[in-house]
Amino acid sequence: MHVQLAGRLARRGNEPLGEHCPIDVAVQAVGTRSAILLLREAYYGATRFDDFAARSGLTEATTAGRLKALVEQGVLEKLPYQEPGQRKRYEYKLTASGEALMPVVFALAQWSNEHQAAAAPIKLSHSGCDAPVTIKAECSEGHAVEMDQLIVTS
Amino acid sequence: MHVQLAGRLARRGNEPLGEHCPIDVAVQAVGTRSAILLLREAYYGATRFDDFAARSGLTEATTAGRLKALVEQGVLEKLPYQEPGQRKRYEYKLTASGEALMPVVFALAQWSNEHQAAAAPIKLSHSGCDAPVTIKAECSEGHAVEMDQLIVTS
DNA sequence: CGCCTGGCTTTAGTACGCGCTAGTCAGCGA
DNA sequence: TCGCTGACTAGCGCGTACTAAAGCCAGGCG
Repeated sequence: MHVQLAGRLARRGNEPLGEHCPIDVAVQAVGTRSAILLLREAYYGATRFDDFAARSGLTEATTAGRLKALVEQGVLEKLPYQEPGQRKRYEYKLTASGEALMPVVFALAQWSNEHQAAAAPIKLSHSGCDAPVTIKAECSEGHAVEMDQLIVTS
Repeated sequence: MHVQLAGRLARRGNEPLGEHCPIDVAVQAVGTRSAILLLREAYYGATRFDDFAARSGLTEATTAGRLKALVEQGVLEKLPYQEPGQRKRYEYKLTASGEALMPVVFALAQWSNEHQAAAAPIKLSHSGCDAPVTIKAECSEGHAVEMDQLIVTS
């Protein structure tokens, strides 16, 4: 079972899609373990360098390099802040672009929960009604969309 | 803005989550460019080795190695088939586990569509009603769940 | 003045992803 | 029997991700 193709994608022969494919672009941008783990910690509430490094389990060198790259890509922003009686520090906060990656990260978690025995599952629920939460494809009419009902147009 | 934590996650100090975190497990399993591109082609309808290699733009060596790994992980299955008058061949088909990765892959596409200028957007729509499709978090009551309404329990 | 802490940078080294080229093997068709 | 095609496998080399350990720097505090 697969999706339905329309537009240029339907007429494609066997050529590769090239580097403008949005899936490829996204993988090249945030497709490293360090980027995903730092995003995880950002969603879990980290904002300071040391918290990111310690909680992600990455080394400080990797953390510094990846945080800088994520800031350059606009996924995080680096803002100065000052606690009273302390010197100036920086915090890393999610931008709209960074928040838009949430479905990616939690869809990965959801997949491991269900299909990877090695994972210790996490539970997602809605603070409004306590109902379980899933990441899924849905159309604007509110229908859940399975793979064979999805049309991809180039 | 971030999610709300409950259970062990809420009580955590600054320890790293370790290798049982489902997000980490998933990244280690399918977090390479070649795996994602091959999954893309599987969703787009590829089943034969040459199609995977040519359409993904990966070399045959990389394609062979990654397909084997995906089969070992249960994301794809390798099945013999025989066209009349042809010799026996193999095709690679998505398993339930592989189909469950669909939200991950299209959430990546959706993010690039909106936040990466270098991407040539693809459009997702529903074959039932033609309405546009998005990948998002939703609770079983049908409420769309934003980041600040999401509870993550370890 | 000198220590300590937060926030990095540097250096050195390992491992792996991926590309390129070449070689292999099975079986159909000529 | 020979070659061709589909489906790989093997070997080499580059670049990057990541680790570990050490060093650096600013500023508040003793």
